[in-house]
Amino acid sequence: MAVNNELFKGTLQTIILNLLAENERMYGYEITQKVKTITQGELILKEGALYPTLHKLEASGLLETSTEVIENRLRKYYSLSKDGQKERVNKLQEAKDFIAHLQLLLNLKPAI
Amino acid sequence: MAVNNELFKGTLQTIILNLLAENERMYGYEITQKVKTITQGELILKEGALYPTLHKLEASGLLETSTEVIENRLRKYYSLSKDGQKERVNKLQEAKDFIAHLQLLLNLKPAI
DNA sequence: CCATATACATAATTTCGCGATGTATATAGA
DNA sequence: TCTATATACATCGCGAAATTATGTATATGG
Repeated sequence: MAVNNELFKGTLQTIILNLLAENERMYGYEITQKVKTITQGELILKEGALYPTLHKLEASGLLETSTEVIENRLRKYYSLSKDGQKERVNKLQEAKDFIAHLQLLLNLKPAI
Repeated sequence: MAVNNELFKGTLQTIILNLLAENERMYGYEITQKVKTITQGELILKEGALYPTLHKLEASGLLETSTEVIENRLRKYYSLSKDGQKERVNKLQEAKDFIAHLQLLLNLKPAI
């Protein structure tokens, strides 16, 4: 997923769910561009990672889709389902805990 | 590696190199206990993850080993090589960048 | 006597993202 | 005109990483 970074494994679902919580509905290509913009080009979300993950989240009932044709091109819009909204909250908390633990283990924060 | 958390994938090498930077020399079992203590039991470092990673780091020349028999049990102590010390700095910076990007993507920090 | 702790190790399996590839339209530049 | 790039979707094979399970062995507490 990243330019030179294996670390994002496992965080992609969380990132997608969170972007969709903030943006109501987005299509795949838009998500890749959003990630690029937010990280100032540091992170490139690859299609080979994105689309399978979107399909998986949809199959799990966390995402809903609607397809439109815009300027002669297909767009598949994704948005959070009710379950997706709940799962987003869970995964966000997990990510917070993960960051906190990692900072502890790497001694990046002073002891409490 | 974790109790209920897929997120730590890719961070294990960084965690090990960093613990060894702080503790001079450690043996495998000691590392599992240290991780458990630091995270207050939240993170359980499994042997199936730890030992292959230690062997890999040693094979890459990042770790050096010395084996001792203590109380009739084998202990294999690991310490950072010169290359390991350098790589630890690199990986720590990568982890910092990773955390910063993740916080940006998850909107966990106010915009600058 | 047996579970748990200490201490190492490996094999099979699963999961996840990467890289490559494929289809298709629109546009900018040489 | 041709070609590269951007937009927009999708899938397959591969490799890396951790999990689960299993194995060996000693020491200790109940």
